[in-house]
Amino acid sequence: MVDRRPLNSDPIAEARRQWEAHGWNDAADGMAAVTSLMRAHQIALSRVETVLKPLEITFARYEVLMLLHLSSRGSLPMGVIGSRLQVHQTSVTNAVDRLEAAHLVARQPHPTDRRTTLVEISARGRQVAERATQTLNAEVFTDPLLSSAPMRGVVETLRDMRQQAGDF
Amino acid sequence: MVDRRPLNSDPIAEARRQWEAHGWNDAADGMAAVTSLMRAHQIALSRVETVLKPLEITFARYEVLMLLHLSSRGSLPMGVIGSRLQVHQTSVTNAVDRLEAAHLVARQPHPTDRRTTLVEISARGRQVAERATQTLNAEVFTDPLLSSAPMRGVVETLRDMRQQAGDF
DNA sequence: ACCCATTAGTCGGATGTCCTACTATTTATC
DNA sequence: GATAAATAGTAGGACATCCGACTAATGGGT
Repeated sequence: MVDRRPLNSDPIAEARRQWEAHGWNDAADGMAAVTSLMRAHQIALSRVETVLKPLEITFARYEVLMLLHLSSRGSLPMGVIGSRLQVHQTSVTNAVDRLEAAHLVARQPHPTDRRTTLVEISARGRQVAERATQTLNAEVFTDPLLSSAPMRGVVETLRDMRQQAGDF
Repeated sequence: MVDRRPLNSDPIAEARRQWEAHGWNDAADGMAAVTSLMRAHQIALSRVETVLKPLEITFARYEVLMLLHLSSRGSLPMGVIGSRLQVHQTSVTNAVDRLEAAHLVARQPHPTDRRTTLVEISARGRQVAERATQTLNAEVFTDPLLSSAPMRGVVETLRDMRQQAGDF
């Protein structure tokens, strides 16, 4: 164990020092940005999943549920769900399979286009969506760890990044 | 399809409007922050994976490989890898299994502690690590989108967030 | 009307992540 | 010294994500 790094140092700051030591100065910021995103994502997801666990849903399913709950009709085609949430069609199929098994949503045929499957939220689905939102709001989203003023800047910068990437 | 949202709008901005419309003002920032992290993570990961694909490694394996490549001895115990990368032990086992199958690393017994498994990078592993870094630096990390000044602010804020979460 | 490209979903497979055991080994305690 | 507690890794299972391939249905161009 010949680790000369100071204890309790930030692994990402350490990686940046390595990058700069190798002369990759142009890439150091980008490397730090990508790595930071990975870790922060993991932390945030973990906190959210912990809170949602008692309700027996995951964040992926919560997103689907809320999209339906807040939609004007309480139902959306599979494809639209994928577009809004920016996930692959097969991920939507997966999430809806599980939500349907839990009786939180139901697949319905589209009235005019038989290719399309409508996903409709159930009464129980709405209950779970509301309870989940209440808990998430209280225990995660209002936490200063994530709602501090600088975090608004993060949201703005990431919005630009997403837009550049063609996210919307 | 009664969707009155303007076309090409940002789904996250839309979600924030929904939150505020429901009076969840305290949670709107946090919700937007978490959701932004999810999407940005997905975008960044996708770009990285696309670049690494020809080298037949993933970002998870690249991180392990670089950690070893930049270590003083070219080898580290499994547990140390997990601590540095902030991932679960079983994720390290998984990544090392695949790296070993590709002959980029090799498991070695620890000289004094027989519980410990040392992971040692091979010559081929170093080649792949260097080539991957070169490509990532050129095609992803130097992207103005990720190496911009605002993105540096993101890295700083996320560092605080990670620290609050006990990441280091 | 008919054929073919496009669109909507699903299926199977690959990856990565986590969690809960479980084994093997080391270390601390009595 | 023997036993209990802690540590290092692995195995199996659950989830989510993506990709490529496949089925079914729609619709445009001739």
